[in-house]
Amino acid sequence: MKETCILVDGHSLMYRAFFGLPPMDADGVPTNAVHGFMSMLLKAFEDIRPQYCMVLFDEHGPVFRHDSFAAYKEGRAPMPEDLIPQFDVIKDVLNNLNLGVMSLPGYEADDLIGTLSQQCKQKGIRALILTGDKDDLQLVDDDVQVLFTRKGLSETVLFDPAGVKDAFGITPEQVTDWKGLMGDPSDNIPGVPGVGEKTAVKLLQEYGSMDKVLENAATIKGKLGERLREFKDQALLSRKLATIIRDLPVTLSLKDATLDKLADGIPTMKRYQLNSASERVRKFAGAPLEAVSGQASNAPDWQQLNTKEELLAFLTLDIKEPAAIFANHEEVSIVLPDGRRAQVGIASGQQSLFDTPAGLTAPEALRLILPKLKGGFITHHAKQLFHLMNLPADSQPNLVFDTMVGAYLHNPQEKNYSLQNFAARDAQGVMDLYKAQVKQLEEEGMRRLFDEIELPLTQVLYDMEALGFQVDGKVLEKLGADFTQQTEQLRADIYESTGVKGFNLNSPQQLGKVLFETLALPTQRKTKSGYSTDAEVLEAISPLHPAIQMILDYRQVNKLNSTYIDALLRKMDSKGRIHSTFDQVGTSTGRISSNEPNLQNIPVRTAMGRDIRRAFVAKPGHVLIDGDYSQIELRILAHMSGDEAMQDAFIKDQDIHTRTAAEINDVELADVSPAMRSDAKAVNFGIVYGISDFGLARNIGTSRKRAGDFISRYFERYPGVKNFMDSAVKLGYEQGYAQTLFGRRRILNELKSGNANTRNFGERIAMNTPIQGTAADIIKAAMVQVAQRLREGKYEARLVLTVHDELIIEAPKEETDAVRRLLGDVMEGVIKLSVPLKSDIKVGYSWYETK
DNA sequence: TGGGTCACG
DNA sequence: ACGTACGTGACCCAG
Repeated sequence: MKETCILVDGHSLMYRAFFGLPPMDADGVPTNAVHGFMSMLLKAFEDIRPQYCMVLFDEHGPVFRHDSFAAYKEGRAPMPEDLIPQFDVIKDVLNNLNLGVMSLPGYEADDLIGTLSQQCKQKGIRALILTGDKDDLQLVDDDVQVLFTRKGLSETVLFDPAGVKDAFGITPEQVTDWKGLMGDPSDNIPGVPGVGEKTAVKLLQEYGSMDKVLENAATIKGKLGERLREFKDQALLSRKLATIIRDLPVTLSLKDATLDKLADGIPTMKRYQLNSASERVRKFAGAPLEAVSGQASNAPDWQQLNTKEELLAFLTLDIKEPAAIFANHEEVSIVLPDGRRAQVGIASGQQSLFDTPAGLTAPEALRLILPKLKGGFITHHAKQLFHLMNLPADSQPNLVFDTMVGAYLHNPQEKNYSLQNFAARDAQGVMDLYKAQVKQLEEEGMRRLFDEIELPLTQVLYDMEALGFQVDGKVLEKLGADFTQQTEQLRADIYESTGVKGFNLNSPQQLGKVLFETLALPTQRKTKSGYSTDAEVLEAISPLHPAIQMILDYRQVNKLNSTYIDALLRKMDSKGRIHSTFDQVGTSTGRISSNEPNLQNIPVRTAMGRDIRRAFVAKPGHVLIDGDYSQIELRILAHMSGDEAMQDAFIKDQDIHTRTAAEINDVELADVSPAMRSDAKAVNFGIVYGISDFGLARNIGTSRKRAGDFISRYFERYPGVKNFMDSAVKLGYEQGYAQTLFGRRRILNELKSGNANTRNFGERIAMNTPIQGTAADIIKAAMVQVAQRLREGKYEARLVLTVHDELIIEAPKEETDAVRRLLGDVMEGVIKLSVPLKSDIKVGYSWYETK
């Protein structure tokens, strides 16, 4: 029995795999093609049981195989962005599996395959070409076969010479003639226009070869003959393009292509979370489970450092490039730029059987490590690391990359960005991700967004979290007592008024029964689980029963009490400050969110709720300085759309809603009534959200038709806006993502849905995201600049909160005037648009007073 | 855990 | 034909 060598067309298989699997990624680095590639490769291993395997890749370089190569290359569609970084990943995996990997500058994978298949033949070895490209069929003979992957990734067909004839009606020797005649658009081979697969086969069956066909072209009748005569040269060139080279200056080295040491690659595969594939490798290689727990063979082992001295010794060399850190309460690991790596023995801080002898705690270790890293450090979720080590606010550690934020920029819609999802939970995993993400951010045009905004923002957010917002607990308690008293009174009154005692007012289900069954009030809407009882429904029926208004009031007061008073009192630290967490990777649009507690939804719209803001204060001797962007989203719309009328409104500093009302009602500014302005305001909001007549009608309580009229008049008066919205949607379909002014992206999978609702939703996102996301870019840039200028100006004042279009600073009284100016200057000057940015700055002792 | 509701931009 | 404004987080109930 002959030995077998599998020759893999890496380029072709990666493409097949990429389009055959849905997107997947390892902390932001796409990996679907790697998964698919490994699955196809392992299927071949399991089916064929080869002795050798080499994987060949294209490598574009200065040596061109044909004079026309430049043109040829140019005409081909560019590689999908998400596929590019996966080539480095697959090569890393294959190298660690100890398989042969080869490429040659200026040549494509199939030229290497052509060459190596001939060398296999000479050595008496069967060559089996694994590919998804029909071109390779020209290489088939008695010793060379093609294992062709079908559409589905797991299906393959084996071609020998007879198989080629059966399937395509031609011999392997005729394949280049065949392709020369019919062309191949995917390879940018022109062929003869009008000659397709069927015609080409017929011609070759009749005349035997392309040369014979062309010789006899004069005798071929009709359009076909004409074309063959006219495009003779193009046919010959096409054949040349389709002909695989078989004599490149490379040598097959079988000993570097054996399958004997596959198991070495398992740790690497695990690092890329190729879990099922790594299990298949383990089984195929017959490796025991324990054998795979070690590290990849080409990386040095982890050094175990158990004492401060050992740690410092490890860190003594000059470290001038970024090092990777991974830390949690149980472990700290570090990879230096020279590749050396170490794990630090961590003590839990409490006496425990699991304590490493003489171990450091994680914060102790980190406080020793960070200052030594002169080239800065990279980590995954730096803000959490800073909290873990209790870093004081304003420390300015030398953070140079955060792989969690990198993953977020690549795709802001992941549910969770924890490292264990895809990459190894150690510093090596961080280092690997870092390298891949730097390239990727570059390719995706988000390098500046990352370097100049998101990365420095991480520090700003950490400082805000560490500093906290001063709260006056007495104010909260007093309000709480008041709210509780009102709640109890309302509850009693409601029981009395409805005649139903003791039902749970907080249960929409029980409340629905009382209102719509016991009291038989008219139902409005239904929800999945019963009657809808939301505020809109209750308002509609409030004239019908005196209990309804009381229920609305109860809901309001109870909400204030449970969500704001109680929760905030629980969150105060010993100094009365509240430390929210700002989530930098939580929203699809680029906004920051706030949680535990959420300080971005403190009430302001009702008088009762607004009182809560009296409890948000500046510490003694300080004031709050609150800057608020005025109409930032509509200003961004005016800029991005280039609409002249809307720009004119902002340049003249007109009230935009009044101007809009004047436009759509065709009246003078002075003649705009409050009702007209209010409707126009709703339309302006609707535009930003990706308007529909239905949504607008519901919001302003009018007919769908009238709402539709508003919208068409709006677009007549602001044609630039109409055009912008249309192109936002078009761009969404073409690119697959929406983009902000600063290059931030949001992937729009909704636009690929077969469901019209989902697609409409996607179109609204395509319209809204550039606007909302650009506003987020701008305020983030302002935050970074404010923080920097406060530090540089040696001010004591510090940012304490951001609420989407608002920044709040706590400042010593003496700094009030200077910081007030600074904040306004930065907010309005952080970027120059075609319309001015405007901010309103207010000063007060409490957040209430700044409104 | 998911849905309903409601606080904010 | 078919359901609808964009983006969040917290609380409570029901199962």
